[in-house]
Amino acid sequence: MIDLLKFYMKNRKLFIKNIENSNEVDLRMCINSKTGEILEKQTAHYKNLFIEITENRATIKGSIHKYFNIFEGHGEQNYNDFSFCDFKYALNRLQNALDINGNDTYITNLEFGLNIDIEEEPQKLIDNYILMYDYKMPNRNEKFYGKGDYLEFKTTDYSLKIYNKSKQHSLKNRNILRVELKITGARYLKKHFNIYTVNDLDRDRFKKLFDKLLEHFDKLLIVDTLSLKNNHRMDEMIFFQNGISATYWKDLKNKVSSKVRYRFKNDFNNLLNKYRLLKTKKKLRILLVKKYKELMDCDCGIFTNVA
DNA sequence: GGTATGCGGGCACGGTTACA
DNA sequence: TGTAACCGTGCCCGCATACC
Repeated sequence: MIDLLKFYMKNRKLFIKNIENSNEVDLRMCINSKTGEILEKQTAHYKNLFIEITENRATIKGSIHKYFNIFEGHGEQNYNDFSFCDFKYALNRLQNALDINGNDTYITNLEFGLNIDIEEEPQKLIDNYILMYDYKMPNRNEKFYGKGDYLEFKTTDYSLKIYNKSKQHSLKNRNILRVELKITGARYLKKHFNIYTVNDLDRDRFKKLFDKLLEHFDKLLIVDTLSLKNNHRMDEMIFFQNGISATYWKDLKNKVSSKVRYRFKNDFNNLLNKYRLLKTKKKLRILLVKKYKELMDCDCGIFTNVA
């Protein structure tokens, strides 16, 4: 679930002192290669996490999921299941290792996502049937030279990302689709989830994050087919072709009133329901809910500070 | 110095509803 | 299909701060 986490320490000096005394981290100075001047900036790698100390900030950034997998002996990957308790355990371990007081942190970036095993090839879905978010095309649609299938729908404070997790990790005989909400604005974390520090990442916040992920997922246009069969009415066939066209939606935005657009939207969705063209989307939604429940169904009472 | 990032206020816009 | 009104969302903009 929570994968990437980026946060800084409110008490920068204390954190530096703590990691300087730690056996876990080698803090490295940065030197200007031309002048030999020692810069204020210092960096360190701790497992897969990156620590950066600048003049005013001490920041930790990286995948907490991979961090967990490294010390559990599963390798540096994040395609397996990562339960709520695994997360709490990993965070607890990180805090102990680097002597981090949770209340002393401030989260600026967070990624919340789920990996679901699906029947079909994720590439087929991504390339053909996941068409739009909020009736807009993806901002990023990448292939990574054949090593991935990746869609990102970006807004100011967050992105909805959908990609082929099995291909990213070259997993044969697995069809893993990842659906992820990437939050890049701290104000979004505050406003929608009341998340400020790592101590806030409790069950209640996970539920809120998941609900928001579903809310954004619901705004995706995922259809089962790209054409209505010939036995359908001609007017409906044309209507359907318009509805799955991002250009058509863009035109609607520019040319007609919000009222007309609103009605088109309702009619289009009624058409999708009438011909049961949302089976794939419904299936994916069920899998997301199922996976979320599985990952939350754990008892982490042995840790302290766990909600 | 320039650029990137973070932040919050203000406001335009879109979604929605009621009514015509 | 149009008008009006309400409300929430998201985006722009200006400012501050961080970083290079």
